[in-house]
Amino acid sequence: MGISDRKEREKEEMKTKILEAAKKLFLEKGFEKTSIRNIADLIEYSPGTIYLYFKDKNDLLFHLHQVAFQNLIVALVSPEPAEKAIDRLEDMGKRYISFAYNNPEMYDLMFVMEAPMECLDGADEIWDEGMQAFDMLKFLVEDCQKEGYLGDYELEDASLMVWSFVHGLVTLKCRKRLQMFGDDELGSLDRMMKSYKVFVSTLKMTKAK
Amino acid sequence: MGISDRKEREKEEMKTKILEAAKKLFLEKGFEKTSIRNIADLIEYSPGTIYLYFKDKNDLLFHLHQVAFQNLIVALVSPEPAEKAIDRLEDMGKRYISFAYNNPEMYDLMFVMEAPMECLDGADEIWDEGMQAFDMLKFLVEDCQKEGYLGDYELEDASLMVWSFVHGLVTLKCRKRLQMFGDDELGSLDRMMKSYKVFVSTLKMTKAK
DNA sequence: TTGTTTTGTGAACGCTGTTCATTTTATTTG
DNA sequence: CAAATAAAATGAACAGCGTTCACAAAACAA
Repeated sequence: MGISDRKEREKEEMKTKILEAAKKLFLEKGFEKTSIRNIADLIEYSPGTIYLYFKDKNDLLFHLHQVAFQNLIVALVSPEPAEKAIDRLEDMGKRYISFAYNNPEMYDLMFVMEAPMECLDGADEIWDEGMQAFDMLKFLVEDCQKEGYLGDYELEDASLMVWSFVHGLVTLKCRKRLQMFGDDELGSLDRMMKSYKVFVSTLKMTKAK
Repeated sequence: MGISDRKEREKEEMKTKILEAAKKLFLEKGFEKTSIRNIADLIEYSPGTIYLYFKDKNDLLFHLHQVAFQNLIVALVSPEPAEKAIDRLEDMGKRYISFAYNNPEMYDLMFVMEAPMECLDGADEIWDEGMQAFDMLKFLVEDCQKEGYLGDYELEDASLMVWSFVHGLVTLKCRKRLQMFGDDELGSLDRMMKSYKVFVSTLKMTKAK
């Protein structure tokens, strides 16, 4: 049955067509300010059509969610990793912060927005990509521990500690709470990096002798 | 002129009446899902009336913002502070996490939501309360440094480092990203606390001899 | 070509934030 | 006290939203 194959393919093409338009508009105007009608206009279909391919507006976010994580994972790996694990960890943190800084809307979608989390039915696979990214951190933290850093805490707890810090830092930035300090754009980036330096230095002091 | 005094007072009463209704509904249903009409219904006024006292929906948030910070500041001070600064810092972090855990919507309003930040006109005073809370942290970090902890980094950088961590931790929780680990409610609280323990232990290892 | 299934449409529903001419209420003046 | 003025509250109206669904068009099967 070649025809049903083609139909399947066309359906998939339509889905990605919608998703691409949605992504474009979400990144341009933000999620809340992008309407289904805007998306429909962009791909030159009627609003109702979108509901033939996606359950609702949140479902669109949910599907973008997955590709965003794949992008993050790619962004996190270094082309020329350092020898020492602690240096690789430092590099990974910098990459994480850069990713969030350069893709704030995507970061928001992945780690801050509530909407995509409300699709609880497909709960099985939601976290696959997220876990993969977290595992990257875990392996690195494990290597750091082998090098004598970060004590002998449980791997997941120590990893969550690292993640929480970088997440907190970029979230304060993305959600404009660093404006409190009155820096300009470059200033607040500098502030982030200085705070990150403090964190890394602190980690490095955990080296057991 | 006693009459204009009363008028002033009545105006203020009306404002707080609206704000209390708004707070109640925001905490119950969330900001997005609370409409101006809902608020108007609750206080038994027409929707238009609210616009006589507040510029728009965001303006309501902005005013709630201020009282939320006052609540946080109260929640952060310990009735019986420990002797050593590092212990007081540990306690304050716990209090911060507890506040966010017990008042997630308020925490959201203060540190995560974008809407209240969009009132840029009154930019002078927005940060007053926020800065006051951050100053509390700064003083504590300063004391810790005097005790030999946390190196000799700039006060603000080291303080931001601490803040970023606790903020990141509670934000991951509030925005449901800790569900990734599949814990139940108590489990995720435990996870947070274990991660916090790792952080505090790490800080304590920074003690210079 | 006819009948059937799939795909797309767009009007309609009930909601939203916000505005504004109108009415009601309160205060001041004659 | 009554008339005139000022203040406060109203609620219909506007343009937009997410979502649904009876209907029309297109694609396929017989």
